[in-house]
Amino acid sequence: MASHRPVTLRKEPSQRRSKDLVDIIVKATTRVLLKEGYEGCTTNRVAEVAGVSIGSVYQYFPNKESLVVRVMERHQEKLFAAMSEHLATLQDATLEQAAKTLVRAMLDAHRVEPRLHRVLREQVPRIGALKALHERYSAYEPMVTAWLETHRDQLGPSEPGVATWVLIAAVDGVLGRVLVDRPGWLEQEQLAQELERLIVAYLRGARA
Amino acid sequence: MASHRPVTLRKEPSQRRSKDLVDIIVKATTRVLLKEGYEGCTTNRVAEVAGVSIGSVYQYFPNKESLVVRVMERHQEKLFAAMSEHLATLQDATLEQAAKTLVRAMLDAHRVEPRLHRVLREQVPRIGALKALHERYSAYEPMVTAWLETHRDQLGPSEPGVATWVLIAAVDGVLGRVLVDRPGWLEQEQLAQELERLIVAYLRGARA
DNA sequence: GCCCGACGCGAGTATTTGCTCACGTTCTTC
DNA sequence: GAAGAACGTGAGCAAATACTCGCGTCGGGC
Repeated sequence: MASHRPVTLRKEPSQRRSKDLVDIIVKATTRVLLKEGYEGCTTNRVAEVAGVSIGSVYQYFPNKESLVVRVMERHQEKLFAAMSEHLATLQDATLEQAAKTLVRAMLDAHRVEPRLHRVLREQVPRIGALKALHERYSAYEPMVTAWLETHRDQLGPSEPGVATWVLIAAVDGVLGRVLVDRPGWLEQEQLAQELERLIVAYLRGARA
Repeated sequence: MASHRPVTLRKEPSQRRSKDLVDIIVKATTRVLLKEGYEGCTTNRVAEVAGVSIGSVYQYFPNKESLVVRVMERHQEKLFAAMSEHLATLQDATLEQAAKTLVRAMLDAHRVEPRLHRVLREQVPRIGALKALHERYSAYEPMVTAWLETHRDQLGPSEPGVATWVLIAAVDGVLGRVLVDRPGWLEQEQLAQELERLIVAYLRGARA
């Protein structure tokens, strides 16, 4: 969804050996984040887990934050890939289909690497370079708003912009809680149905 | 909602002077959390902001975690107080009234100290003694489930247990995002209405 | 095969952290 | 008003942290 410009790197690895090294370091960072959380994700520990020298880490990564940025970028690329497939079919969908599509998209995104997703969203602080990354999580919002705008006639009283926002925040909130409290539900069909009903009901609108 | 048994304290302050001291320290912790976030909330900094010696902090608090526990306990007491007023009237309510009540309750809770609420929920790690505190945030769930169970006939196909869970997670998710991205909306009537519609529509049920 | 830049190393540094402890001050009790 | 308990202090410690730098190794172009 965005081109690969690794502003995170201090120096571009040119030889094969060093490209592998960078990859190993990023994967080690992921593993440490998973096992020790963000607090326990220290640069020395990452080097240790990666089986490389701390000096090698700083050869390519300017600071600790850039390690996590890299992990988030990679994860988000996978998320967007998983979601794009679904969302491509959104525009011509009926309300029921659209709800189904959106739910499948968001569910699939949360299924890519649930535990990593949880750590990244829960623990990684929204400061500095990481803040912008966090905001990119809902980069697909405009696609939903676009759909709502072209199907305005079928909808209740909410404005498309607000409705998109509420909808995504609600579904995302549920999925976030599922990730934390009921990880098993991610694979349950019932959850998907419940969310679809939530969306359809809300969008069709009800007097309140 | 729970009695005051300060297991967090290393020693109970008996004189007036020391009771005040403990209070000053807790308030300073709150201020530091607000201004510097959880990462910046160091024990030395708390002591400095409180205008007391670091030794005095450790006279009563066994460790850093216990400081934050105290802040969370105090905040949650305020939350529960704010919510209880509303939720007391829940049992005999109609669907529309119940939705309104629930939304008002959760909105009021988020309005108590929005910035602190955000820091506590976003940044405070769910580990050790803090984990249990995090889980207490939705201690009011059973009241909602109870209402759903006695009004089952008016509801759609969802089971009360699941519906409660989805509902609260959804509303809470929206409010969480509001806190982060649109803090101004907390005071907007439109947000409340949107949430009420979300609840009513979902509970009444829709074919999907 | 030789050379020079790219690569990889890890002991070491400066800083920060949570926390202790020996000592001085204030309160309470009789 | 004396004595002992409760209180308050802050220099300083051990451990951890992010990060550097000088030095040895590799690898590809000539």
